[in-house]
Parts: sequence; structure tokens; C-alpha cells
Amino acid sequence: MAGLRQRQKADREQRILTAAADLFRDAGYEGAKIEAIAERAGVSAGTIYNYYQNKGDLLVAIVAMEVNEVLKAGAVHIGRRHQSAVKAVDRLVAIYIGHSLVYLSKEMWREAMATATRQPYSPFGRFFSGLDERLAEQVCGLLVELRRAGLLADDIDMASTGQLIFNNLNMMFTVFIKAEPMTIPQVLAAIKRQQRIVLLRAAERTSGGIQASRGAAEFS
Amino acid sequence: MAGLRQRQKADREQRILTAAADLFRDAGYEGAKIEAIAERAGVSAGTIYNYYQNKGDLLVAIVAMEVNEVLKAGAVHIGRRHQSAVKAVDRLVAIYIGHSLVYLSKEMWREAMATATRQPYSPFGRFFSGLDERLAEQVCGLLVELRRAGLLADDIDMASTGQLIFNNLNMMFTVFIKAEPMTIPQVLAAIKRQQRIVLLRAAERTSGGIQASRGAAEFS
DNA sequence: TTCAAGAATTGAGTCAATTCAGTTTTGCTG
DNA sequence: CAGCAAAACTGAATTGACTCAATTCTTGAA
Repeated sequence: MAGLRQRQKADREQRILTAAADLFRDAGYEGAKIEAIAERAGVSAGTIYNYYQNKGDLLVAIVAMEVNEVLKAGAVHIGRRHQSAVKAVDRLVAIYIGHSLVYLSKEMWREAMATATRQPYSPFGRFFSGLDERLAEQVCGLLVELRRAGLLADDIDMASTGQLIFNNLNMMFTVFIKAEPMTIPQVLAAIKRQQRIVLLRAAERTSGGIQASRGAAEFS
Repeated sequence: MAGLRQRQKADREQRILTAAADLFRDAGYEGAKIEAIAERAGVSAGTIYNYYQNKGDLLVAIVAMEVNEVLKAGAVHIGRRHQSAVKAVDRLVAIYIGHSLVYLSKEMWREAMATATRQPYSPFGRFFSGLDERLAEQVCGLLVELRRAGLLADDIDMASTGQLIFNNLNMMFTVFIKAEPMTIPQVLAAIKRQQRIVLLRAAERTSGGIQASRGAAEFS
């Protein structure tokens, strides 16, 4: 059984995280003072630094939890039956981006991305980068599924194609987060156009691929 | 002729920039205190804030100058005669990434990227994002040249293809900057593999393209 | 040359993140 | 259960970016 110390630690970490999430949401990143977070969590300011290296780390931890949810949603999608490669990938992208602003504002994303960039070797910075890798792997995983289902040609460099699609997606997401007026439909439309360049040709030489391109053409 | 006030302003801005560049290099971003930069530039701390919104902005301004140089080098390359689409694009990428660490460390890039992400609407943040756009346009410009030279098929969506290639490049550069041990040859090799997916098929249907794929295959 | 208006600089003061020396709590042993 | 060592917490002190009211320069008109 977990000792008292362990339980208290887990409990405190949770309280700090919750307090921070609440205050970040209500007051924004700058507006959420460490003292205020500490007070709400029922600890002293110094204690927060036993759990997180700095204020940014705290935000990254919160964002990372959200990304984890996105990963789960993506896994469910991949498990489904797919009709066309283009549609399946577009749908995955829509899931990723659609979830992104449910609990987090663009401002919070910007701060979290900035912190993760600045400190790639802090514990949570590492964790955050790891999530990017897992997302890229998930895209590759979908491609593998699609090939298995005969919706993609056999001679494709899976790893590079998956990485290419993910990199494009990730950069478009960054652009989206930086541009306050940009909407989800706008960014999705742009990504679709770009992915089509990669995917249509890879799907052309398959029986399912023909349907795919037709379906996709209707869709756009 | 420019009045005294104008000259002094330009002179001070330059001195601040130089002092900051020196100190950032010698002491790192955190280690370079504003007071120290001010002293070296022969102004007071407060004056720096007449020229730059904050410390990060100052770094972004320095990095932006470097990116400008990269843009110039890229323009020269585009003006040359090209033998193959794949090679021409790979070369452009090599120019971009090869220049990146001449005057700037990875740490400085990380800080600059972080600041530009956090403040997309500060003057220098805007300028920085603008550079990304210009780089993307430059990639598109090269594609247009290549098509004109008969090295790329006619039916390509130039804008989306250029953006796709640039997004992939930019994200790989970010990965490179975040990963301290990653080397330039490593990142270039990965980007080449990814770009081949986009470019080989677009070059296949052209006379020059066949040579291109052969040449590229030898090259890798 | 003089002077008022406006531009720009100054540096002491503010604010909030982060640190750390001292204190309290927990786990463990005899 | 006493007592010790290690872990964890505390909050006052430190630090350094940033602000702003007061001051000094520059300009251009009379």
C-alpha cells in the first residue's frame, strides 16, 4: 500500500494541477500568480517548485494531459473500418484539431509551446516532445492500417510519409495557434489540400484508392 | 540629411543590438542581464524598452537579421540554372539549414522561437512570422522556376505543394533545434527522404524528371 | 540667439517568479 | 514509544525584467 507520504504527494500534485488549471483559465497565464495558485491548492509557493520546475512547466503538464486525451481519441478512430485513405487521414486530423480548443485557449497553447520549446530537457518538456513523437507514430499507424486494408499502395515509405504528414499538420496547427482570427474549418481545409498531394497519388494505384479520390473530390 | 535626433536613434538602436548579440553569445540568453546590455551599449536600462518591447524581442530582432541573410542566399540559389527538381529543392534546404548555426546557437534559436510563439503580435513577433511566410514563398518560387524549366509537371498545386514542403522543413528544423545532439547532416537526410515523397512523383512525368530521379537515387 | 514643445533618456521603484536556510512531518529502528 | 535521518514544506529574501515620473536633449520658429 502507498504510505502516507506518497499519498500526500500525489494529492498535493493533483491539487496544484487543478488549482493552476482553474486559474490559468480564469486569469490567463500571466494573470495567474504563483502565490494565488499556491493558496488555492493549500500549499506554499515554494512547494510548487518541488513538483514543477517553473510556472511554464506547470502549464505544459496541463496541456500534456489534454494531448493524451487526443491520442486516445485518435486510437479509437484508427481502430475503425475505413473507406478511403484520404478520408481516414482527414478525419484523424479533424479529431486532433477539433479537440485542441475544448479546454485550452490559443493563448495557453502558445505559452505551453513556448515553454516546451525553451526547455526541451525539463521533465515535462521531454514528455511534451514525446507526445509529438507518439502523434507522429499514430499517423504512421493509420497509414499501416490503410495499407493493410488495400487503400494505399504497397511501395510507400511509411515512416517518412507519416512523418511528412504529421510535420505538415503540426506546423499548420502552430500557424493556427499563432493566428488569433484563424478558425478550425480554415486550417482543416488547408491541411486537406496539402495532404491530398501526398495521399492521392499513393492511393491512385489501388482499387479502393479510386473510390477514395472520387469521394474526396465530392467532399472538398 | 537625417537630423541629429534621427542619427542618434539609429546609432543607439545599433549599439543596443550589437551589445545584446555579444552578451547573448557570451553569457547565453538568461545570463545576459538587461542592465549589462544597457551598460555595454552606453544607455540606461529603460532606454532599451524604447526600442524593444522586452528582452525576448531583442533576441528575435537578432535572429530575424540572420534569417534575412538566409533569404538572400536562397534567392541567389533560385536564380541559378537547375538540373533536377529534387536536387534543386534539397540544395535550397541545405542552404537554409547550413546557415542557421553560423552565428546562432541552438539555445538562442529556442529562445527566439519561444518568444515569437508567445508574442505573435509584437512588432518583432510579426516580423518573424513574416519571415516564415517569405521562406514559404521562396520555396514556391523555386517550384515555379522548376516547372518553367520543365523539371516539374504542369498540373501541380504550387501553393499547397510549396507550403507542404516548407512546413515539413520548418518542423524538422524545429526538431533539430530542440534536439541538442542532432546534427545538420542527420536532419538534412531525413528531410530529403520526406521531400522525395512529394517531389519524385511530380517530376516523374517530365523528361527532366527522369534524370532527376536517377540523379537523386545515386545521391542518397 | 532664445525659448517652448515635444522627443527621448534616466534610474529608482514595482512586481512576481524563483531560491534557500530553517522548520516541520514522516518513516523507520531499537 | 523515543529518537534519528530523510523528505517535504515554508515564507522571507533575492533577483532581474519591466515601468514611469522626473529630467535632459533636440528641433524649429520667432
